[in-house]
Amino acid sequence: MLNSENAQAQMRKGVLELCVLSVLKNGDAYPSQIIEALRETKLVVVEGTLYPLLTRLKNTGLLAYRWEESTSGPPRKYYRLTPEGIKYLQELQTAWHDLVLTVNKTIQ
Amino acid sequence: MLNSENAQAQMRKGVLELCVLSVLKNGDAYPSQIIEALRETKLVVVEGTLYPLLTRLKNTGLLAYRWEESTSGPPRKYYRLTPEGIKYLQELQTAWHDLVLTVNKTIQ
DNA sequence: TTTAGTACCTTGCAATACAAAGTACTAAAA
DNA sequence: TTTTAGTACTTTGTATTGCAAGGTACTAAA
Repeated sequence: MLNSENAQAQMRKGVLELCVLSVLKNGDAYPSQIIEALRETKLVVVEGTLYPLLTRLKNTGLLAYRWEESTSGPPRKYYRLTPEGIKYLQELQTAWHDLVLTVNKTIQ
Repeated sequence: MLNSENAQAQMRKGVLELCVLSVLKNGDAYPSQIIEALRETKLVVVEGTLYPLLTRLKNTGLLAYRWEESTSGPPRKYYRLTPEGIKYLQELQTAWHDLVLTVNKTIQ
């Protein structure tokens, strides 16, 4: 713990949902694609985190999905934002900006 | 879940440690004082969250405390940053700024 | 028919935020 | 002097959720 190697990992908790929904705002994507998109922005997510998260978001009506064939492997599950998901994403973005302001005020 | 009232609460997870240490950077404080200081910046923390967190930080050597008498109730446990805590706080601040950049890039 | 690549999914564990309830001290009111 | 209110520290039980690890299954090429 004296070593804060995982500090960013700890703080990342709670913003994953926001980031996943944001990726989908740019177009439908299947899980491996989402992981790759987030990795490119330095936000590492692993399968064991993403799959349960996507299932939760689907079960609450924020996401939907369709299956699509692939010529290079098993079928892919393309997720998309529902209208509720879009609305929720906007709220998350607001909450994120508020949090940044609050934390920055606290830490000076 | 469609209602994102608790969105900020969710995202706040993981930054509490940073904020608590930041409050102590401005001077020793006892738990109730820390809660009040964070409430002023709109970051609500409850006792059941703060006390275990302070104990964790003390057990890893980032915080220390002393007891001090009070004329208006039970004695107060004043926490202070240790040298290791100061160093760790700096690392957390860096991690926080990195996270903000990363998330803002992801959400555009 | 085996191997490599891609992709989805589940299980078990650990961390931790929180509600709620409990303990205990001081001071003032009844 | 007993009760009540205010302050403050602490613990317990629950729910969430991030992750490592392992598993299933499809395609295509060796």
